[in-house]
Amino acid sequence: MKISAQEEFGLRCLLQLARAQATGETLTLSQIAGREGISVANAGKLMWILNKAGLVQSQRGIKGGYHLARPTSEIHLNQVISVLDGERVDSHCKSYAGVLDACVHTGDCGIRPVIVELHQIVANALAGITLSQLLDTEANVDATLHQIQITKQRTEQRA
Amino acid sequence: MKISAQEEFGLRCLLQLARAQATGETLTLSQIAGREGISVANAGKLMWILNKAGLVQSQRGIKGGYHLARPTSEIHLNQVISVLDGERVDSHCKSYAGVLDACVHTGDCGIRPVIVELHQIVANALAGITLSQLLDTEANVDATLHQIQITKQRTEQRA
DNA sequence: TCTAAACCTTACTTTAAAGTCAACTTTAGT
DNA sequence: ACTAAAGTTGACTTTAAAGTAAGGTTTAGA
Repeated sequence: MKISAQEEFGLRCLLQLARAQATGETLTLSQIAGREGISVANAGKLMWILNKAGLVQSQRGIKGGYHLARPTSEIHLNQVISVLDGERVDSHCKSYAGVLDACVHTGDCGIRPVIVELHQIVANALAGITLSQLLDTEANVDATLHQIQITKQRTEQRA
Repeated sequence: MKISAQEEFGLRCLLQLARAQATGETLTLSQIAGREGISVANAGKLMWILNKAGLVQSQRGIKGGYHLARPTSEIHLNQVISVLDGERVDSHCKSYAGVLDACVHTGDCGIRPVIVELHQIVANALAGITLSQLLDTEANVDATLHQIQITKQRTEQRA
């Protein structure tokens, strides 16, 4: 229940494109990779996943590059996160019959609905945040950090 | 951003103890492992982590076993989840200076507050659920599955 | 006080995810 | 058409998480 490296870098790449989009420019793989400090190969893999999911669009050839497929206000975090960890195997089902449908969709084991519900809660929380909101957050780091401290204290009191 | 195998089985073990607690009994490692279909060694490791975190208490010796340290209504999911994946390394910081404090607490890189905020959102969502609520869910599987379908549709519309 | 049941702990093995590399395909410009 | 820049794809290597095993420590009861 943590954000993986792949999820984080994918999100970072999207934010790069979002900033570029403001001035109407596209970014090449080398530009994206260079700014994030990751290899071009790794950035290419991430962008391929995001492209396949319809979040970004690419232009091949000598004047090519990547740009967002939609405005930042229409990209919700649950889409980004679910795409980026979509390849991972479901841990619970692996230890059971091995057939995903056998327990996710029929609920034939007692705990499965609980796990599904937890994932649903997280997805709903993430669905409430858009890329444009994140950009605002980033532009106002100090205020956000302060807000996080308050939220943290509340959570600890609650706990 | 998924529940790992360790998190899931740890949660399952707690639910076992919660059910046992209703009748006042404690469970041995073999009982827990047997009911969950995992090895005694693995169950022992999980219970050791939960014990260290103060979520369960153990009694050694020939009449020993495990029981919950608190009532089910006082155990919130964010505690359980954070303890069970607490050992994992933070992916982002690994790729930077390598010192955790350098970016989590000072916010000296632009994206870090965003990631911290995402984790906080998830933690808050999980903090709103207790073990006793999960037990209710489990006891009413069909209704929950139906509810999940509705929530899912709403999320997709939103997306 | 001796023993067996049961928990505690560390080290090792296995397995899956993350990241890298290299060859291929496409496209804009000359 | 040719070429060089840029995206696409699949195979390979590395690394960290998950699971296993074995020995140690504690405790209740005979």
